[in-house]
Amino acid sequence: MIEGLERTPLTRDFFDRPVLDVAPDLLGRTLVRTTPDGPIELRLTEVEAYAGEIDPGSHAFRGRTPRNSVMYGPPGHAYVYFTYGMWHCLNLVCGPEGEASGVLLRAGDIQVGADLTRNRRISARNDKELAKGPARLATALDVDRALNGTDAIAHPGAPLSVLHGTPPPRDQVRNGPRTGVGGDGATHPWRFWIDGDPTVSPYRAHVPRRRAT
DNA sequence: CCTATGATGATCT
DNA sequence: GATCATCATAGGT
Repeated sequence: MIEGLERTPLTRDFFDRPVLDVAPDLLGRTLVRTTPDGPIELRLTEVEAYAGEIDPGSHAFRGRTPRNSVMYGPPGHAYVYFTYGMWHCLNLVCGPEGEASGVLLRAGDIQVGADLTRNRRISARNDKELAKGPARLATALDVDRALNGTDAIAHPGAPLSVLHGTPPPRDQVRNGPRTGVGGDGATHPWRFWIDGDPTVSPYRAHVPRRRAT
């Protein structure tokens, strides 16, 4: 490993590849979130791939809408959506412009700026829980829809950037079904994580909610 | 450890 | 009106 490579930003070309190549390759990378109070840095430990309009689990499955329009844009940009009335989730657009693929950032290990996250993550019982789950990750990093469409291949000090980091050995990368995805999308083993990492979120199968009476 | 359920509102049909 | 790429909490084992 070349000295200093860890803090080199990833390039646009890194994201302009098939999403199933990019997703596992994001593990171990460093996501830098620059806030007014200072930088927060997180080592990615769990992601999920969403493969554009061909993927029943993807927000783009039924075509372009106002919400998912960022997914149709250039790779390397942030797609942030609001869900369950309370939470935000952060994705990075992958593949060529117009394909609408992306990677959901599901969990990570906060290595810099943990103190800046704790007032938003009161319920975390230890630092491994600060970003253990996609909405927890977004909350810890103070990510909301104001960052939707932000270029994550930007200059240092921009709101979001992704550095080369220290990827794990390939034999430590595992994959399986995506969490919370039902229907035909549930069969695709497009969740990727670092084996044994304590910041990886527990798997939850999709559960259809019964409607209120 | 586990499972069940309420919270809460944007989005799409 | 139904669904939702979730989380925190309560209570049982």
